[in-house]
Amino acid sequence: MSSVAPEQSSPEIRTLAERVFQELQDAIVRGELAPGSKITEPGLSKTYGISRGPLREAMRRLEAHRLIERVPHVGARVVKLSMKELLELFDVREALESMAARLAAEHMTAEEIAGLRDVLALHERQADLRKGEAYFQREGDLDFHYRIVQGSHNRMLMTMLCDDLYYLVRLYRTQFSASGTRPQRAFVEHHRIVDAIEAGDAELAELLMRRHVSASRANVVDRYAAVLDEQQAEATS
Amino acid sequence: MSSVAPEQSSPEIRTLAERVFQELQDAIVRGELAPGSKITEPGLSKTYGISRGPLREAMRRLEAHRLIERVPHVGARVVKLSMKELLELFDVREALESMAARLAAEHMTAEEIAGLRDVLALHERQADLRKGEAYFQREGDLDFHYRIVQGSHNRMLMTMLCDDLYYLVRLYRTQFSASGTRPQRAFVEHHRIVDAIEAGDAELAELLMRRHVSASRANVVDRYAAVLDEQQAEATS
DNA sequence: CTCATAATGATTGTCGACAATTAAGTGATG
DNA sequence: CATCACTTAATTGTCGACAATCATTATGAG
Repeated sequence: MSSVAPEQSSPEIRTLAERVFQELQDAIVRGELAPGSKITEPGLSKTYGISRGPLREAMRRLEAHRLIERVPHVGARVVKLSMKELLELFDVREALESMAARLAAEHMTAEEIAGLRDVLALHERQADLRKGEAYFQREGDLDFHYRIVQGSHNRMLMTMLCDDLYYLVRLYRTQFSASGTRPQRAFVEHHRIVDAIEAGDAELAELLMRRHVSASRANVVDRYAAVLDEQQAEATS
Repeated sequence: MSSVAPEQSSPEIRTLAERVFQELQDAIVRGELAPGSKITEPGLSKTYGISRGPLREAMRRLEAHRLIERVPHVGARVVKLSMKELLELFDVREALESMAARLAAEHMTAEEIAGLRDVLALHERQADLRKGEAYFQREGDLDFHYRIVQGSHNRMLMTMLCDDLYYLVRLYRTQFSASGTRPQRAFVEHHRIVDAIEAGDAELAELLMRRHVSASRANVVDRYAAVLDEQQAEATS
């Protein structure tokens, strides 16, 4: 029962639309449904063994969460994040998460801070084991951010980040196969953010989180540029 | 053809679900559907003359936009913003709109800035006419913010603010019957923000927008406290 | 008279079928 | 040979009906 991802365990999956929504959400985020691939209602209706009614409601929710794109009378496709949209996502994250860190520094309880420290300790162990390569920046990183957002005690912020944006972040990580990078630096940044929160220094926590997300964005840009250069070199040779 | 609110004129209302979604959205924001009132599917199905299928899809979209709250097997109610949720909304706006102002300072075109100045000029005339009482802080204010968000050239930010949060802002204004207040000061702040954007000073634009939203929030808190005092005085007398 | 329980009514969830629209495939024609 | 129009197939949009669940009321026991 580690503290990986939200999932909210199983609050209530009492409706078919809810169940298939979550399953589709997972399938998309995990890449089982290829980005850009067309989603056909009769097809999903068959595979999930449900009628088109609940399915369409689930798809409407997926559309609202930006995981699929629909065109009236044409159909729906799994989103395919472009670099431009990914950078947009980072800008939004920077704005919202820095605010979350600020509010967390003001409102987080002692228990929540202790839990946050536990997460960091867990990451530290995993970083030792796996040379800071794989796991850390994937789910573990989101777990860290997730808890800070929770600590903001702002429900609107929580739903926006945890229910919407973080799924897009996961989707990006599968689409760009961007496994964890710059783990050591990020790890240090995480520690400093928690320190600021624990000290109740809202402004510092906000600033550090802002830099943290911004650095993550810059890192993505660098890696992308490197990939582009590589491809160009191959094409030239 | 003034530049009041988005509405996007009528991009495509080719589907019933889309049409009833917009109508319901308007009805809720305008207060025609009382906050907290229960929404019954057969009822709306009758009034709008459509089947429950498209209606349910429209309701799912309204739920995603936080305009109604649904409980499985129970029903849906029009949201009733509490003071706590309103303040949460302001915090989110402060984060997103300050980011929007920053991006607008970096990416806004000359034409967009000119349009923004036109909006300010329009407000100035209206403020002269109506002693800065009514119209300014209502739709006009949102129009100003709307254009800045557009100027950010960040589609994700645009949909989040214009398609989601601004409807909640309108809803709040009808629910709390909070017609425009502190118009002169807000007007000056608007001007300074545009100046910063035109100068390409991203940091300043961000800071000013942040203060602007924050001041608006503080103003709401003050007014609310005043109303509470008033009510308490009445109860005591 | 109060509280717990059961029956009833209504509303939500789900399904299958029909109509409308779009995309693709086919053939004819310049 | 390319292009255009038409036919056709499939998918989406919409509808009405049935089943499951919940709120309310009525009823009976304590």
